Amino acid sequence: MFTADIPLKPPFSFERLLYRLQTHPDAQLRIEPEAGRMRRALRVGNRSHVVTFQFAGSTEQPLLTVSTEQDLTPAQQVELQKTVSHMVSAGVDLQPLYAMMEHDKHLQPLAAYFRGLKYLLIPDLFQAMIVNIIGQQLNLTFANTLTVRLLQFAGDSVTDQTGEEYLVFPTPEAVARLEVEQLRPLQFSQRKAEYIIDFARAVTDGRVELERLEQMTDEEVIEYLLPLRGIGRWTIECLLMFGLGRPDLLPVADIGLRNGMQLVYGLAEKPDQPQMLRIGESWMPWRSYVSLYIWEAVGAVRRGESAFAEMMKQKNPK
DNA sequence: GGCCAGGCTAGCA
DNA sequence: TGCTAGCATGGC
Repeated sequence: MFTADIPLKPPFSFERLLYRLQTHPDAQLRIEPEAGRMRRALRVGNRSHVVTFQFAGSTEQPLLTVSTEQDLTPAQQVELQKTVSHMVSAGVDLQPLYAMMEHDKHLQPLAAYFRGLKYLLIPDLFQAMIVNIIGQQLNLTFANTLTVRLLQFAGDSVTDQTGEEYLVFPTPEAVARLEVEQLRPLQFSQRKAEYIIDFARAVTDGRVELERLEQMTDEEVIEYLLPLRGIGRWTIECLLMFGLGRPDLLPVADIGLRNGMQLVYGLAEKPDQPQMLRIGESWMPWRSYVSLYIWEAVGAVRRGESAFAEMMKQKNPK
């Protein structure tokens, strides 16, 4: 058994994170909202452990404790704490973001309503990339279905002491061994299957070194990965946002963000890419986070959250 | 039934 | 260099 407190820079809202996870289901995550808890298998050292994230306190005074059933070596303890801190964006200080959003009347209601929402990052860059490739041009529900099928088909699992099974994302080696014909029955398109397997092979044969990405700037990462077939700018921007936690990406090709900007800024028509870049200029250096809040605004409207609709109406009377 | 999904490639001017 | 049809299938 290992337990540690993870320092969180407030504000941090576990409640807002849960709302987001409702519309972005993660087959690897088991969430117990009432208990303020979630569990997931994480690779520590060379094996996967079931890790418990226990949240407590409040948005302004958040507490997070992580624990594992098994003992960990001191080196593994450090590794786990680092991974978890990164995953929950623990060190990100949102105050400058809110100070900036305060100057934009269209963003004010978002800052108020989603206060404390941060990214829950995907700790494994290989997984982050595969998930983004799967998500290209598909609705989120179906994209998640495909991800679950890949997990079950090629992935692994670990079982905790209570007998609960936790899915582990397949390694690059496991995906590299697959053939396109094996993914087609899972309802992957021919191309998507090719892209995914090709990327896994690029990782296993060393053409792509994911460990190097951490040290690169956003633009360097984009230049590095763009030549790979099936991987466009949007996919890499999402890798930077959801995998590496970079704070200043604006994926202008993203249809959801496009719809969201129209909604939040009350535009008569969907903005084109130059217009999106223009509006997004004032969000720097927080464009990833404003994008997140705009995606969530779309989600809140879709879920019919009347409190959010009211807040939007008050701030932006027609 | 038709249009849209948190895109990308290949092929053609 | 720039444009766009085609992809592949679910969701609403």
